[in-house]
Amino acid sequence: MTLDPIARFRRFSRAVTSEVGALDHSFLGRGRPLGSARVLNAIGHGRGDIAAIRDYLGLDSGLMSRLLRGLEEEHLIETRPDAADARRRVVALTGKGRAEFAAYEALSNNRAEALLARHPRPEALLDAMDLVASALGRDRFTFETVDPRSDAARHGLARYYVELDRRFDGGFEVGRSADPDAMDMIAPRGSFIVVMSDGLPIGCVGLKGTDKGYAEIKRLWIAPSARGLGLARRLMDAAEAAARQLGIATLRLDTNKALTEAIALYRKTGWTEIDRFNDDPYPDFFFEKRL
Amino acid sequence: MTLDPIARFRRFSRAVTSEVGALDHSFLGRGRPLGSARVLNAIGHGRGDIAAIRDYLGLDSGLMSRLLRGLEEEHLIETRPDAADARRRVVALTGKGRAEFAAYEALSNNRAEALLARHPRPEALLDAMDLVASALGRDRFTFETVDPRSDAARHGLARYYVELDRRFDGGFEVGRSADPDAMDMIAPRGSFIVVMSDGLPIGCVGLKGTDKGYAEIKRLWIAPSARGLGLARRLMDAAEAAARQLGIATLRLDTNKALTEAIALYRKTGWTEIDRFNDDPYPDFFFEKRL
DNA sequence: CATAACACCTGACTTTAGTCAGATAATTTT
DNA sequence: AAAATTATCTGACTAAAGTCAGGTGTTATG
Repeated sequence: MTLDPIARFRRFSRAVTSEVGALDHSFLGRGRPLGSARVLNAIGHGRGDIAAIRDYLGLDSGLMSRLLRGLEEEHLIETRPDAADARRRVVALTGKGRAEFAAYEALSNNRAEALLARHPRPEALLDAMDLVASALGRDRFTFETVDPRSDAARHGLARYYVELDRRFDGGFEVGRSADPDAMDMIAPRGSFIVVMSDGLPIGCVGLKGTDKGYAEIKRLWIAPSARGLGLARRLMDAAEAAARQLGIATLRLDTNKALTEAIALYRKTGWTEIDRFNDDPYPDFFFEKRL
Repeated sequence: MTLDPIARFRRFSRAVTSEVGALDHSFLGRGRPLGSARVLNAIGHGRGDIAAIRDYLGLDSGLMSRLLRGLEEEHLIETRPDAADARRRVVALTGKGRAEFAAYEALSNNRAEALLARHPRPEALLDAMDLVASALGRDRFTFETVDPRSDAARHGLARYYVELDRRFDGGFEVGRSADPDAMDMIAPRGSFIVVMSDGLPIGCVGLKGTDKGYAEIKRLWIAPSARGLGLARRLMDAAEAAARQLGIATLRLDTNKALTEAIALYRKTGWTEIDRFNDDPYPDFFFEKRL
């Protein structure tokens, strides 16, 4: 009988292998070998640096060259030397190439759409997929400083507010709290950092500058699918590093009693509890850390 | 920004593609081309019919033949004509082949184990994987009549009891209920049917024969990862078909008020509510259906 | 019982993927 | 300014995968 964890894992593995295989096969339907199709798709997804594509697809430089020549002969791509370093070449899609790329995208998208559409609980399926993708891709998280008004940041914040509303006694309305001004979370006053996993923002934290001799940590959030991976701590480290670089010596934060994991993290990482320092209605705990 | 459902799906797809690719690559470490390794693994997993392997792996018959010859030359497999139809050949691992297969299995298992071990919530990860695997494999569910004492059946029943205990007011103890005798759920008195998805039992139902002029439907269960796919209904249909074949004309069942989806299903599929017909402490509703 | 259908095999290919040793030209280092 | 390093390309390979047209022996069918 095959019910132990490893058997379940491998059942999953078989299921996705055949799904992946089927997609590869459908890609061949456009009459181009898979290698060329993969290069075309890498270029279409914005990888313009030949070395980056080679690295991403794990190709030999000779093979890569030949695949590029093939795509060039089909008039799907154009290469030219890099302006900054003429040894390198950059590559971009032609109009014809963009059309071909769009056709490949449509194949992938249709597959995804069909599978989601026929599932009774697409949200649950997507949550499961996020969890698996974060688990498989955990070596590939990137920390990026972004504008708090960017899409990635807004996505994180929106999820964060939803979660607060769910967890706080009596819910949470962002309007009743002191919503930080975006300019306070952009250098040189502050910073806003997101963790990305292959294009999906799965966590964020804000460093909000004030004129009171300290900066505040705000909006620490990790997607449910990525919890327990130590990302919150790494985000906090990144925020502290940003603060040091901006010459900020003292950090403060406030938090609600419902956010127990966060409170435990603060206590473990050198924060000390202090008296209430604002009149925001939501927080129950107040912390300070000197850098 | 890439946050719509399709983008999330495709992020998942990329993550598992690179995982699958990495596993393929590790398979090459044993010095055998991937094609041969895949055939060897298919045989090791019990596929002894050449046509079945060819079909499963999508191989041309010529290519398949050559791969088999190669494995035969390595003394990993043995083929002989099928006793029933001498055109067909059946294939089996030799002792050396079993050792080699075990080595491949270890590669897969170690990979699975390592990934599960470093995850903070392996149970949540496995649940997510089950959900995804059921969604991807939904064309490949099989309904099998099994002995209620088999591993597959016992797995389903164990999960069923856990769920009842969670959902019933005051919990559920199997000992307090009239646990059906296994012989009553085996032909010719009754039947026990499981839904399998690629080796994993994800649902079950029992048809329990009695000496009172009717048979009872018992233990209808669907794994959380496979709900909403219409499997409960298909299981009930299968149970009814089994009853007809056994010459049973009347079916009864009892159920608890907490199992709302089941009750809705019974009402929708021709069952009529009747008076209590037993003194089991758990059920609140009683149904009958004439075939 | 002839013939069609079937399962598998063999030989003769082609295509794709991948490797490796230079060649070329640009950039960095000493 | 010479030497070393780097990024890409070309040519000459090999291995693997996949295709296709027969061929052999077996089984099903009219």
